[in-house]
Amino acid sequence: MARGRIPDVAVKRLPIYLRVLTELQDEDVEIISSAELARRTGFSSEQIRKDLAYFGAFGTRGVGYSTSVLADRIKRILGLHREVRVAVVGAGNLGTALVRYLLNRREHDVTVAAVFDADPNKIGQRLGDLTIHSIEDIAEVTERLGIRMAVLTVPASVAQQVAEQVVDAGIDAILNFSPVKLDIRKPINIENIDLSIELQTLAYYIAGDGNDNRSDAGENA
Amino acid sequence: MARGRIPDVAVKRLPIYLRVLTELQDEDVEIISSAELARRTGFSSEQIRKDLAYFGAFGTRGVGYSTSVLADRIKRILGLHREVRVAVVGAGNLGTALVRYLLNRREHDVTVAAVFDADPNKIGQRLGDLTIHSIEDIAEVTERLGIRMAVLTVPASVAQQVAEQVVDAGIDAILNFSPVKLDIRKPINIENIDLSIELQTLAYYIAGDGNDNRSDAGENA
DNA sequence: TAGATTGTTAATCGATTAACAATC
DNA sequence: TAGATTGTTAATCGATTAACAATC
Repeated sequence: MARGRIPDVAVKRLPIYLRVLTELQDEDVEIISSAELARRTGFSSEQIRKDLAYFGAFGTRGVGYSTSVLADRIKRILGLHREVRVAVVGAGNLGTALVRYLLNRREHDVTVAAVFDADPNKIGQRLGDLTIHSIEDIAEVTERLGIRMAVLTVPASVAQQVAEQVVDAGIDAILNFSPVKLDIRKPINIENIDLSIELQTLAYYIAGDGNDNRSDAGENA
Repeated sequence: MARGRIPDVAVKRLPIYLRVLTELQDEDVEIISSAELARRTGFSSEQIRKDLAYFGAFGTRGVGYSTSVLADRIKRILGLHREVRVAVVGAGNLGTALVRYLLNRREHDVTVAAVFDADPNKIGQRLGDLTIHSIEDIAEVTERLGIRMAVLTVPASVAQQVAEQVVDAGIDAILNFSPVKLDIRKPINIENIDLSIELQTLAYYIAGDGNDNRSDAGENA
C-alpha cells in the first residue's frame, strides 16, 4: 500500500521479477529469498527489496517470499490480473512478425486483439485468427474490444500522423517501433524501441581497434 | 579528446543526436544550437552539451554546432565511420522481419551481412540478397565477413546455448530479442529488447480504473 | 562592442547500496 | 532460542540541472 513517487526504473524491473517468479513456480519452488531472486535476475537483493517496498510488504522476515503470492501481487500491480488487450498498428514485415509472436506467446496477460493497416490490399486479410482492419476504423474497433494499448510498426514517414489517430482513438499507451520521436501533447505513455539506435549504441562498445575518441567499456548491459 | 568514465546513458543518446543532425543536414541546416537540438530531441540543452563534452569540444561559442561536423564526430565516436556488419541469428518470424527491415534501411552505417538458422529446411534459402547459413558455420562466416555484432532472435529455449555459440565465434556485442537473461562470463556487450516486458511495463501506466496498489504516472517516456 | 552560445564547474536531485532493527 | 531474512532508514554514488566564465 506504500505510495510516494515510484521511479520508472523500479516499475521496469517488476516484469523481470515476475518472469523469474513464474519460472520458479514451474520448478515448484514455493519460497524464494531476495538473495536468490538477485542471483536469477542480476539485480542486487537490496534493490529488489527496495523495489517491492514501494508497493507494500510482501515477504516474511526470516523466511523469504512466497513465489505464488509475490507473483500475484506483481501481476496486480502491473494490472495484469485482468487481460490487457493491445492493437498492432501496421501489418508490414515487423508488425506481422510481432503479431505472430504475441499470438503464440504462452502467457496470456497481454494479448493482441486487433491489427490495423492502411493498405486496402491488406485490409480484410487474415493474420492468425485476426482480421486486418482499416486504420480508419481504429476508434470504433478499439472501443468495442476494450483495447487500451497499441504497438506502432508503421513507416517513419507516417508515424506521427498515425500516432495522432491512435491517440484520438482513445489509446493511452504506445509501444513505438518507428524511428521517430512522437510528439503527442496528451500525457500518454510512450515507450520507444528503435533497432537502428540500439545497433548504433552497441557499435560504440565493440572494442575500438585503431579508433580514437572512444572509451572502451565492456560491461553486460 | 576528453575521457574519464563515460555514462552509458550518455552513449545511448548519441545515436539520437546523430539522427536529428542527419535530418537537419537533409533540410540544409548548417548550424544548430544546443537549444534547438534540445527542442528536437526532447533532452535538455545542458545535457546535450554535457554529453558532447565527454568526447571533446565540437562547437563554437556564440555560434553553435556545425551539423556536418558534429554528425561526423558522433559517427566516429560510435565507430560508424567504417561499415559495421551484423549477423542475424534466427530466421524465424521476427528474425526475417528484422533482416528485411535492416536491408531496406536508408542509412548504411550498420548492415546485415549474414543470417543464420538451425533448421535444415531454411539453410540455403535466400532472404533478400543473403543466403541463410547453418548456425554451425557461424565462426567461419563471421570471421570471413568481419562481423562483430549479432542480433539474436531465437526461441527462449535455445537462446542461452546459441548465445554461447555466438560468443565462441568471436562476436562481441549482442542485441538479444529472446526473453531470456543471457549468462555470458566474457565481458561482452549485451543489449536486451523484450517485447513482453515492454508491454507489461506499459500496462502499469494505463490509468488504474478500479485498480489498487498502483500509482498513476503519465509522463512520456 | 554587444549579444549569443558553448564548455565546464558547482549545486541539486534521485537512485543504488549499505546497514541494521524488526521479526519470523 | 539462534539463525535467517525482510523492510526501512541512512550513506553513497552518479546523473542531471543550474550557473557562469570563456569566447566567437
